[in-house]
Amino acid sequence: MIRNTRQRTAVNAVFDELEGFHSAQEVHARMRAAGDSIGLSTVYRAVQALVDDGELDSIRTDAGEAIYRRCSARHHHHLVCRACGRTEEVEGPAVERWADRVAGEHGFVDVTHTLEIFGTCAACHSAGAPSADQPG
Amino acid sequence: MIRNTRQRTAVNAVFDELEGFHSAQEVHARMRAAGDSIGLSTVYRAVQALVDDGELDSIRTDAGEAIYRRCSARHHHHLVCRACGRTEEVEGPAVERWADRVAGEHGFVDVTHTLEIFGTCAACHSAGAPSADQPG
DNA sequence: GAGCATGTGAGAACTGTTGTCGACTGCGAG
DNA sequence: CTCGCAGTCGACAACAGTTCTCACATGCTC
Repeated sequence: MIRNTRQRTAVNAVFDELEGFHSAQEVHARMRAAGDSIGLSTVYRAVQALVDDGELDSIRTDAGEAIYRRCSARHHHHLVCRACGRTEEVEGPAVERWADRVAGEHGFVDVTHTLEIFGTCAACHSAGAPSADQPG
Repeated sequence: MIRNTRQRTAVNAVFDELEGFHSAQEVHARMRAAGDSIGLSTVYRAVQALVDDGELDSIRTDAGEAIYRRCSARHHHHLVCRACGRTEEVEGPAVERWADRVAGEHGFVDVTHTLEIFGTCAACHSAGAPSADQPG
């Protein structure tokens, strides 16, 4: 049975206030800073439960860290600023169709896909950080 | 200066024999098993150097492990069977354009993207493993 | 309220990866 | 070929993120 504990509720609530992606560690730190007593293990467990429930979306950063976000139910992708971490949701029905079609052509079924776009947002770009050119 | 060492050559050679994605640890284990004396750090360094050179492509598994594959130079994406791990390279110029356009519309510059398609390949599907449907 | 399965949390353990540093060696110069 | 040296190696430690452990606490059912 799944219980409705204070901690679980609290973690859920954190994502109501937060926009963009945040790591479990960050959520933990934030809660502790806010005076909420909670263990790191519990945050991990809560977050994973929420992902299982479909309440959160998770992706992995390039550094291998898992980050989470409350997501709207419909399928979409993310446009992430690699400087400030700002996230925008984007939709691309054409991409969905393309992915399904390509997978189908190769005989694949049960198809899902992940698509994340990384870039430097206008604010960060004009803030003057010239980034190395990214190949490919 | 970049030197042409036995180890570096050996790591490179491993990817000639291997298809699909493989982790640094796996490459290391494989080389040791084959009687090749090489350190794990060296494998990591070699693999990263190869990625920098554009000789290998790297993505991250859901478990956060980095896996590598010899890739053709041009930009493409992967269609991965989640049952047997078989990988196909696919290209989608339209997707590239879409990603660039969407990013541009949001004021992002210096745009890169990652796109992986996961599914069950025909062979694995007919082998009868009915998988749970994956919500978007 | 009683009973108990489930959740909690501090810390240890584990995993993949990167850093350290003395020894080694490929490669160009002579 | 030998020399010199800077890039490289590799065993190991360090690190970060995540998961496991286990005694204790607590939500839920009756």
